[in-house]
Amino acid sequence: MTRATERDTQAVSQFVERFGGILADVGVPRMPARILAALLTTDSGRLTAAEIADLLQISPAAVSGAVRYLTTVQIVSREREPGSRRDVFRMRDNVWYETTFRKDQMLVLIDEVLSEGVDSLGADTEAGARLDETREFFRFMHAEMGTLLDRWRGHREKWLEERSS
Amino acid sequence: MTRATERDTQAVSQFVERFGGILADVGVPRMPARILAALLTTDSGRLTAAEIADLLQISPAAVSGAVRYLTTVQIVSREREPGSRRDVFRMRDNVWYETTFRKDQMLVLIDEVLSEGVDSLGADTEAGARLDETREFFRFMHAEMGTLLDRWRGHREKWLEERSS
DNA sequence: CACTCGTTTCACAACTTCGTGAAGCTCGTA
DNA sequence: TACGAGCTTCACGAAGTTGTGAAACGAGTG
Repeated sequence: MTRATERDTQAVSQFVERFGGILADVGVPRMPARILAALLTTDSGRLTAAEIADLLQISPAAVSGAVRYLTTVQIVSREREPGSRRDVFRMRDNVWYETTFRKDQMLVLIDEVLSEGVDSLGADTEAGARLDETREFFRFMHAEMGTLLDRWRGHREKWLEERSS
Repeated sequence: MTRATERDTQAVSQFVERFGGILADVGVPRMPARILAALLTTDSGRLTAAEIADLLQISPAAVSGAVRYLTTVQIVSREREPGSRRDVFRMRDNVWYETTFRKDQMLVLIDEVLSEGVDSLGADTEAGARLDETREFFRFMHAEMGTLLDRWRGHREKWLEERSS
């Protein structure tokens, strides 16, 4: 038997609710957030729809809607064992947190709207110059995000080695 | 007369609504978002409460609530000209966008909750190790945020020079 | 081909958020 | 001290979200 059965289910459940709550505060819809938190607490990173419904005390409908969200944002993938009708959801290997920081599409949109603003106000006005600088900030951040994630992966390698030693 | 009167007010208003909408999507409450956008379009970076109410077609009550939000998050400051009862709100010099990226308090909270999770599950379990790595990610990002903003300020200096030349 | 398990869809209800109107409060002015 | 301009507070109502139950759907199985 794995250590799983020994776990303090109360403490784990509390973690799920707390962490799910934080993610919800950050903007992740509540049910997807709770499901993600629940998946994090499993050794396998996998849960069936029924297990999710049971763990979180929510309806199958809620599970359906939430996992649809999680799959479209590429945080979990849906699997199905041959010969079974049960869906199994798996966290895509430990990259979900990177998704948290990726706001690419949003940054592009911001750039566009700010550019409109600069045009409308005129780049030679105080206000136009301010928007121009703001746009430059988001462009800078957009560019840095990529290298930042690269650096994280490097850091992660070293960190994993140190931990295993 | 400044160029302000020549401005295409329709286009400016459209910018305010669009950009305010984006900020709202990112999590900024709607009214504060619109007010911030409106302030951005002014050369002085200042607006009176009455001007805000008029520009955005909102009630004084809405202005009151929204500016309270903006002042508590340090994005605008309240001023009052001696001998007047009108409040004037000013954007704190072009650092508002940095605030957008500062999630310090949230990152600390995440660290705490993840630490609880690691303890509950045991660092020697698969799930515990996963949470441990997640925690390391947020710690890394937390640390990088500071240096990232420093680099932005450096970039900003150069950029401002180039633009003025 | 009918049966059944599991998932999805849909309309509704509960909850939450948010802006308004109106009354209240504060402070400068006469 | 009384007045009034302007900001704030508060309770209500409108609007949007979100999870539920029930029914529909689809895919294996006997």
